[in-house]
Order: sequence, then structure tokens, then C-alpha cells
Amino acid sequence: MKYSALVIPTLRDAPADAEVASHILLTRAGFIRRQAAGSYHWLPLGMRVLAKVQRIVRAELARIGAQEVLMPVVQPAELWRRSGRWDVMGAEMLRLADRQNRDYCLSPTQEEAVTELFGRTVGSYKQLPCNLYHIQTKFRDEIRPRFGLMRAREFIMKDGYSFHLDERSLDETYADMYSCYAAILDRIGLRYRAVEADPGAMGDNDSHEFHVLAAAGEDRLAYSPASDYAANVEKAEAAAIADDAEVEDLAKVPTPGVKTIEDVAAFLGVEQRRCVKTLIVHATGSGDHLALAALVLRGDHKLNEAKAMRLNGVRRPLVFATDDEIHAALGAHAGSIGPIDIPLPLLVDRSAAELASFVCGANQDDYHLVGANWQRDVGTDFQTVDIRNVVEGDSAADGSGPLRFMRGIEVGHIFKLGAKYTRALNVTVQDAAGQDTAPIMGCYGFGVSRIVAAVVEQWHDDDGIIWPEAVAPFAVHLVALNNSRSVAVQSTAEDLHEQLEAGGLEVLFDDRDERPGVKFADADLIGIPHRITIGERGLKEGVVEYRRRDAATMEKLSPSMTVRRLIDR
RNA sequence: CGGGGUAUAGCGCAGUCUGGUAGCGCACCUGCUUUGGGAGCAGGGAGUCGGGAGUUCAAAUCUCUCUACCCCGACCA
Repeated sequence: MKYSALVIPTLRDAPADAEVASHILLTRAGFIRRQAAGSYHWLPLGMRVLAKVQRIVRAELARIGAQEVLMPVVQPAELWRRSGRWDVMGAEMLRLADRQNRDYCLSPTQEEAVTELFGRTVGSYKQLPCNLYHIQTKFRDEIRPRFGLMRAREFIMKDGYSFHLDERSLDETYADMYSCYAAILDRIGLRYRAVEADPGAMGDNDSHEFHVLAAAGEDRLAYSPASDYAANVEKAEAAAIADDAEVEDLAKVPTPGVKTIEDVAAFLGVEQRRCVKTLIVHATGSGDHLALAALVLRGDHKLNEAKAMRLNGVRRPLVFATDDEIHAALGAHAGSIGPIDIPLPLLVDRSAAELASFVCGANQDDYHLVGANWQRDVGTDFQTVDIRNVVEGDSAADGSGPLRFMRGIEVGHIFKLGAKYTRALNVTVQDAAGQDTAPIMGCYGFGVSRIVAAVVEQWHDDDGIIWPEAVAPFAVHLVALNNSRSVAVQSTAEDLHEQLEAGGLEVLFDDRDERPGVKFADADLIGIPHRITIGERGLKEGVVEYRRRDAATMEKLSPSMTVRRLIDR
């Protein structure tokens, strides 16, 4: 295809709002253009990449027997009211009304629609398992769209849903989907990790996220270099850290005006990890009396609110007590609170509970206690729990060694839904005994447009994008130098163009009347894997130049040899 | 949602403080020269200065208001 016939608006400067490599490069190289916050046009080069990603996704899904459908974007509120999610979804769901003033939404996800579709079209257990997916534009009114395609409001997603009579069948499809996602990411050529997502209170509700590894990723992952263990930092289980300190004598010391852990540690000349902080939160209380609970963490650890909320006795969502509430209940202000003789339920983080000797608030304003010890000074009336964020160096939950951190872009998420939607929408199939039963479901999302950004995050250098072959917009970039002046260059380039395309290769032929430097710069920016440069200089020796975008080396080959090399590749 | 900031040509920006009727670089068009890593010269096209209201003889500039967009935050004992 001739460059001159395509809309490829490359830019020397990136738009001021673009921050991350994928956003900057995809814009500069003319793949996408912003329309509004979080919504993007896909230009011809971008479309070609999208199409390749979709082709791979479709091929791998076909392999495990998933069937493609296409469901509507605009959905009646009625459907969402039936599942109860019309009121639950909140502002992230964009709502609109038609001329009759009936409510609709732009579908942010498709559980309701697919369940209803399934219910109307499948009635017998003989048709199970049934695995349906579509690739469609989604709209989510994100609080803060950013990073170009990585967190867009309008984006393209593959979402799939499976229906099963029993857990065993769901497990099989779930496992298929897991390996399908791995196969897709392998084919595209990405480094990734599958991580455990929210393990849930039950512990057996499988859910995995697929993260492409990239510094610009929005998620922080904890992983064990020594094993397959990986988890989102927010969700990773934090092990207890043993303490080898000596038990010391308890002493009360005046600490006037010293409140934060940082100040306490500095004032008393101890490490932050030898202090504990006591956070007062609202408890699930009865009656009109305000119930509180105390959460205790090591001074150098951070509370994980999601973990705290999951505990029995802690109100969900988490509410921190105000200073007034703390003073009313404990007679001291925040900043001087500690676990000793505190008249509240005590929930102590595993690592804090290991401390043999620690500093804490004295429950008396402007005093702290040093040399505190759990058994001697607090007793046994507390629960040991996991309520902190993991930190680098913690032991992995599988015991394989210290955790390391890295960043990831979540491109896939698979989880088991159970019968939540089939029950809510009253969808059943007849089982072998003729009984109506609500099938259980699995749900599988894959960010098609986001993965384009993820590829660029992982595959670029200072000059531009370096597309992996599987998703490159073209396989070969033919750069004809001064072709408008040189008949030899122009005719050789045209021959090569024709022969390569005849050999089944997708070719971008830069036939523009531009200077060499411009063409090279654009070629590097656009990032097509194979580049052939045709110039008068080489043609005098009967050669053209071949180089890969991902390699520094260049080879001189005869035109016919070049064609053969690329086609036989 | 809270805080901060920005809005001037397709992109990047200056001009705003101190009001006088819009400019620079890139991109685009024409011509000449140039031609192996983002050319030079000359000429040219392109802007409701985010919208509205106000002050003023006069507003990109001052005031009010609305909107859009960007950044940061949402873990405190």
C-alpha cells in the first residue's frame, strides 16, 4: 500500500496532555487521535493493529469453542433494574433517555444482556456448556480517564460469558479461558503475568487478572521471583514478620505535641518499625451507641482498607473515627492512642503482633509507652489479622521467598460469577431430570484497545514504536529514497512492492516526495518490523538495504534476495 | 468528589501582569535551490484568542459567569 494514499498524520511534537509512551507514540505516529477526554479516533494504521489483535483473539477463542455474537450497546434500564444494578452502578454508567423518555444506558458490561439472550435462546442442558463472547465498544464514565488508550472512557473490549450446569464444567471452561488468554498474549509477543485477584472471603472464588508488565502500568504487582506466585499488591497476603528484639520494661514517657509515627520515632530515637499505630474505626455495632474498633499496625506499615473492611466487626465501607469520637470514647486524642488497656475490640496486624517490645500511645494526651509487650501488657484479648499492604521483601504467601514489586497493565480478567445473574433474571435450563435449574456463569474480559497501548509500552525506544510482527500494521516498510528524482529507485521500489505483496506480505511503500531524513524518522516512529531502504547509492552496487526495527544491524542484499528472505521468513 | 492549573491556527507555544484590534516554530500550499537521518530562501493560506455577560472610546489582555481539558489527591493517629 502506498504511503501517499493513506492518512498517516505523524507529528513532531506530542500533544501536551500525553504523558506515557503509548499515548505519545501512538499519537505522534498517526495511529490514534484524541476526540475528547478518554475517547479516541482510530486512524488507518491504528485500525490495522486493532484488526490484528482482534484476529488473534478470535482465533484463540474459536480454538476453545467460544462463539462470537454481538450485543447492543444501548440497553434498556429495565434490564438493569431487574438485576438490581441500575442503582448500584453509579455514575460510571452513562445513562440517557429516548424520545419517549424511557431510560437507557450505554453498556459498561454485558452480564445482564447476555444472560437474557441466553435465557431466550437456550433451554436445555444439552446445549451446555455454552460460551458466548463479543468484541464491542464499551463506555465507562471514568472519574479520571488518562494515559490515552490505557484508561479511556470509550474502549473496545472482548467480553465473554459461559453457562454451566455444574462447577466442574465451569472449572473446565475457566481453565480453558486461562490458557486461551495466555496463548493470546504469547502470540502477540508480550511479557505478562497472571495474578490472583481478590481471593474473596470464601477463598475458593477463583479470579485471575492478566497483567502486561510495563513501568507505566497502573497496577502494582507483588511477585515471587522463585515461584509463580503473583498478586495485586492491594490483594497480596502479608505474612507476619518475626521480631528478635529483647523484651524490655514498660515505661511511660512524656511526648508533648508529638503525634505522628514519624515524629514519635524521631522524638524517642527509635525506628518506625518499633512503633505501633492504633487506628480507630467504626465497628459494626448495635443500638444507638457508636461502636468503635481499634486496628493496630506496625508504624512502617500501611493499612489495607480492603482487607480491613473484610473483617468481622469492622464497618463496611470503612469509616475512620473523628478526633472528637476518639476523645469521647477514650479520653485521649488521636496521636496518643495505643492498644494497652483500650476498651475497644483490638484487631492487630500479624507483624505488629510479633513485636516483642514496641512504642505506642498511652491513651493519655502527650504520653507514649515504651517497652510495651503484648503478652505482659495487653494480654490475649485481641485478634491477630492481616490488614496491611505487603511491602517489598515480605515473604511470599506460598513460602517461596521474598516478594518483589513491579508494575502491570491489566489487560484481562477472568472470574466465576455463580448463579447471580441467572437467578436475578430468572433464567433456567432443563436438566436431564426435566428440572428447571439456574445455570452458573463465568465471565471473561479482555481489553482489546488497551492491549494496543500495552504493546507500545513494552515495545518502543526513543525513536518510536517497535511492533511485534503479530500485530504490526504492516510487515514491511519500503523506504524509497529520492524516488521522485531517480527512475531506478522508483522502478525498483515498485517492483519490490509488487513482488512482496504478491508473496502475501503487507507492505507500506513510502512513495512520498520527502527527503530521506523525514522518511527514516517516520519509519522509526511508525515501527514496522522490517525495513527495506532503496537508494541510488545501493542500486549502483545492485543492492538494497534491509534492517529490522528491533535490531541495530543492516544488511545489503540484492532486491530479489530481499524478497526471498522476507517471503520465506 | 476535594485541591491546583490550563484554554490563542492542525500540533507545540509567546503575547495577558502594564487594554490600543494577534504573533513564533513545526505542519500545509506555490516557486526555486537542495536531497542517505526531521533542508534553505522567497511568497502564501489558515485563528468566533473556549462560550456568554459586563467595564471601557477600545478587551486575547480587566471583572463576573459557564464550559471543556490537564495534573495531584482520596491511608491520618
